Amino acid sequence: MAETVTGEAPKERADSRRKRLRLIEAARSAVAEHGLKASTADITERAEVGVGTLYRRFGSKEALVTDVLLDGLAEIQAWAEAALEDPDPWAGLSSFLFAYTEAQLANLGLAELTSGDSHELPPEVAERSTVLAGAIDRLVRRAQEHGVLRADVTWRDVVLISIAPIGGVECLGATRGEGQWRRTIAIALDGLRAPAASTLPDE
Amino acid sequence: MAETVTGEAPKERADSRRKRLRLIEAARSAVAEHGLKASTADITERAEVGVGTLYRRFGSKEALVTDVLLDGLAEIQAWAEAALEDPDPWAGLSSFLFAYTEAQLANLGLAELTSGDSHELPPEVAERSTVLAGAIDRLVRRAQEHGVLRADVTWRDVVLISIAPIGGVECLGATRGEGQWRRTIAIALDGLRAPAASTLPDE
DNA sequence: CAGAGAACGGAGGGACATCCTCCGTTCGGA
DNA sequence: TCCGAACGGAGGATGTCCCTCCGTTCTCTG
Repeated sequence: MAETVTGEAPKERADSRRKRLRLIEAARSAVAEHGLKASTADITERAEVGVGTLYRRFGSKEALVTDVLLDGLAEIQAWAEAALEDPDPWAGLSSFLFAYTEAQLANLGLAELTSGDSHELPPEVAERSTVLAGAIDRLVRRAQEHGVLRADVTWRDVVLISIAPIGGVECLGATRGEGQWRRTIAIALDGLRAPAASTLPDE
Repeated sequence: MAETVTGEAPKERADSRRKRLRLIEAARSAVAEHGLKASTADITERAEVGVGTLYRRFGSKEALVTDVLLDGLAEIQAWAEAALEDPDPWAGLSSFLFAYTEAQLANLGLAELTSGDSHELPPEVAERSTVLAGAIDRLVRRAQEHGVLRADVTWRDVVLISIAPIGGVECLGATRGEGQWRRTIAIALDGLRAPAASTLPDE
């Protein structure tokens, strides 16, 4: 057999690789649309693959979904770090906030992750979330040190604002406009600008 | 028999009345906690009543839940009208916003109703929602006419802000503080004050 | 090109969850 | 005391979802 001394991975068959990639992409879109509770049937149908294939490759639905979440988190982490490089601290913070919210609108799973809707998260996902929180904290502090962001807000306030327009598609029966969420963020950003017009209550 | 000429309701038996009231109260708390998908088991257990009793009295789970929702909406409607009587238009709007948000935090069913999470609502509930939207619209316009609220916002912006802190109990893994939601609303209110610091994007 | 075995598909087992009906039992009120 | 209204909750019907199993198909190698 190919039991070489190096013990390398035994080379993936071409069809196998194709379906593995299709599964990951399918899981991404299923989680984006239905959140962390996306079903195996939903994923395998999008991938045009049998359920068996999913379990042979990933062992469980959760393992596959975790992969997808980590990918999404990594992308947002990259945005946050890029925003920290922006010479204008206010522009960095506000553009990150728009991007983060838009990402959550496009990906329900990410939104559930951020808001803690799903009560049990894989430890690795929880850990990467904490790292992201740290980056957002740095964005906030930098803006405050430059005097462009009111001094009494925390990174938690910013995260909470980012998820503000998520969830639901209407408001009191009226259809929500396509750009409605940008207005909410814009209003909140005006409220975040220094100097503060009022004092915030305690957390 | 008690078949009187007046044909009045045949007088409710004492135990029957007691359990009916218990069911309504139980449904209120079940819907508050679990939203519109609160189960019959959840309701009947809280009421310490058999499922049969629920169906004998209300015909279906939906009828009972609808009753509860209409009650909740009526209460909020009353707050909105009281806010319209406030001599200070800004105080009226902002106090209503805090109260509305707090009500949704305390009652998940109401929050789902507002955000349109539940795709099928009984027509009567939808109708009362529209009436509430009208009252909020009047609150907004009055504040704008007095020049205390930026001119480019609509009642939809206000409703969307009211549901902003709903959903989820954390942010990126950190436990959300008890008063966190008040901060979000306070920030948004600062952003709503006239004069506007920026121009809002289109809806 | 043919054969070995890796990879595949999807029916179906098993484990819930949920709504509502049905009927033997209990209890209030005259 | 006794009748019928009201009760409780087991269970039928339906649906959902995760994952396993095994006969079938396809890839790669010699």
